[in-house]
Amino acid sequence: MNVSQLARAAGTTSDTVRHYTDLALLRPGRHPDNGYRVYSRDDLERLRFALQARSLGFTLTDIVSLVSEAESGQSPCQHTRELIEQRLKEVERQIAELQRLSQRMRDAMDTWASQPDCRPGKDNVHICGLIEAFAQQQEHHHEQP
Amino acid sequence: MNVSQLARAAGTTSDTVRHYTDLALLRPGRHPDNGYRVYSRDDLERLRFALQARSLGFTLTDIVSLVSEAESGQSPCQHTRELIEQRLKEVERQIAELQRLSQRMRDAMDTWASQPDCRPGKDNVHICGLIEAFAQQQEHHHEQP
DNA sequence: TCTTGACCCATGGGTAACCCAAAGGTTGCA
DNA sequence: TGCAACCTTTGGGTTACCCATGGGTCAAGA
Repeated sequence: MNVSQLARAAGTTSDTVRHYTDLALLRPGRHPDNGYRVYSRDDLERLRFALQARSLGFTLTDIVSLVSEAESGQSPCQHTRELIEQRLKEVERQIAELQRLSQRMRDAMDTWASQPDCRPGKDNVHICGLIEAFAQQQEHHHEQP
Repeated sequence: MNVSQLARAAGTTSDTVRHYTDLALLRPGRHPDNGYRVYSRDDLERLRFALQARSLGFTLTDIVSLVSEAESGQSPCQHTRELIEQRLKEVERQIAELQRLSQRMRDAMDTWASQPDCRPGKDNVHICGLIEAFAQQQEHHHEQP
């Protein structure tokens, strides 16, 4: 199988196949005539596994390490359980951060809805009065000991 | 002012200052003796603005374009209003995606809690039985026309 | 036989917003 | 002068791919 055949068989793109090959997750031979990558059935299985693991939030680094554990004869399952716990915490932290950001953005939009556009250079404004005034106001808002 | 003095004055890092300089958001001269970057008060104002805008979810590309509008004499405010609306939509899409992912991760962890570790190569499992079985089960779950 | 079109391939560079390492310069104090 | 503490520069790395470029392959049609 060459790159695009493997990609189609696993439902992904040729670029992804080549990327995973660079990470040594897939290890094709090379066709002697034209230098094309040539993949095996084992590569297809590893590729399918990698895509499944990605859809569960594992990083490619995680996946490489799980695969090499399995190939060295150990069961990767304990490591899998630890890793998903870590990754879940990270995802939840990201969600919280994005929710704070989106709230801040909505607050700004609400404030700006009733404000006129600025004239930079005038109005004692340097670049964009909306942004500068909102950020200033936030600072004052947090000045309460 | 050199790099670290500017960074301290704005409450950020020297690396950030250099990065913004690469984007031409800051335009230092060079000290004739040693080639160090030398910043002006205008640079400090642009840096402060950039950090405020970043904290509202604007990208550096957005910020570069807002700054150059203001410098060409136009008011960037209308553009600011349009951009924050776009960025908010993107943030909300990201949140939704991460929430789907975190739900999927929790589902997997729940399922795995009562399952034993696998022995790769045996059990008709290729790499990690937990991941492979969960992904398979999901596929079947979606087979309902 | 030649050409056209529709594929396919490999490699190298780019993405966002920085962070870090290496190698060297500067300053203050003893 | 010697040393530490601090500063600077550039270039490469991060994540998981995407895209552009330049070229190869193959079957059908003129």
